[in-house]
Amino acid sequence: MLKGHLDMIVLAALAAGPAHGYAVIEEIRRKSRQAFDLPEGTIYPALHRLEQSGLLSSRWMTAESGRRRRVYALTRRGARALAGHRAVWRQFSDAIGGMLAGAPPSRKPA
Amino acid sequence: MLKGHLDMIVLAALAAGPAHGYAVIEEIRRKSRQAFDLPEGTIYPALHRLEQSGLLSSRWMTAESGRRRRVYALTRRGARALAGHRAVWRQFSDAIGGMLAGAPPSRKPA
DNA sequence: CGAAAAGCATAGTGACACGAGGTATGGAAG
DNA sequence: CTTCCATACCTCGTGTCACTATGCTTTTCG
Repeated sequence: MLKGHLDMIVLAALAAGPAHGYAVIEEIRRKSRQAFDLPEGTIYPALHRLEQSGLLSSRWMTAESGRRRRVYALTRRGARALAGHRAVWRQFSDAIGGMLAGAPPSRKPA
Repeated sequence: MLKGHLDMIVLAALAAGPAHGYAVIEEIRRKSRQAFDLPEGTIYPALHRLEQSGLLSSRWMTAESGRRRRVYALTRRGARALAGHRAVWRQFSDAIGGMLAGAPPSRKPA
């Protein structure tokens, strides 16, 4: 479960350049070093939603193979949204860090 | 939204020692440096659930003021669970790090 | 005294990721 | 040529889970 961070992840996957849905899944798998292996049922609705919100744009393209694909790209607003997510993530991650800092597993203070 | 990390946060708040519900809320606020200000409706059910799962134990106590409080403490299993959450968090956080690493905001490579 | 804070509790809601299921095509294997 | 797999897209339903709203009691302070 990606709990609320899915949009950021998808946007981040497209930060390197446009890609179609299936490729986004692979890009996420790659960038996360296999940690995130998201099913289509997660990605496609996310892409639709992000396009709906104006953070992504899409166009149908035909690969050399003759196969039709829907290629998504970050819009300017999408890039800005990603930057925002980045900032929020940092705060969130720092806060968790603070929570976990207190008393690590079981280290006996001298 | 703490989606999925709530249990870890509550367990972490109790890692420093036993506390009652209200104090857990304050401890979380403190450790997270105000980032997490969780409502009672989030904490109490979480405490009940964690006790149900055997990760916390509780006993009613009476403060000097005469006020009755329910004081929670980590069980051994709770401590182990926290360690597990810690490990999962590190993986998760590293994976997100990998996602965000690719192309930071808009830094022109020389 | 009256109000606010401390303290506990739960029922209901809403967001959201995910599973399951459905369609179609190109290439490889038989 | 047919079968099967990988590629590629889409959507409905469900379960999880944090949070809102609400309610109650007791202590403290103005």
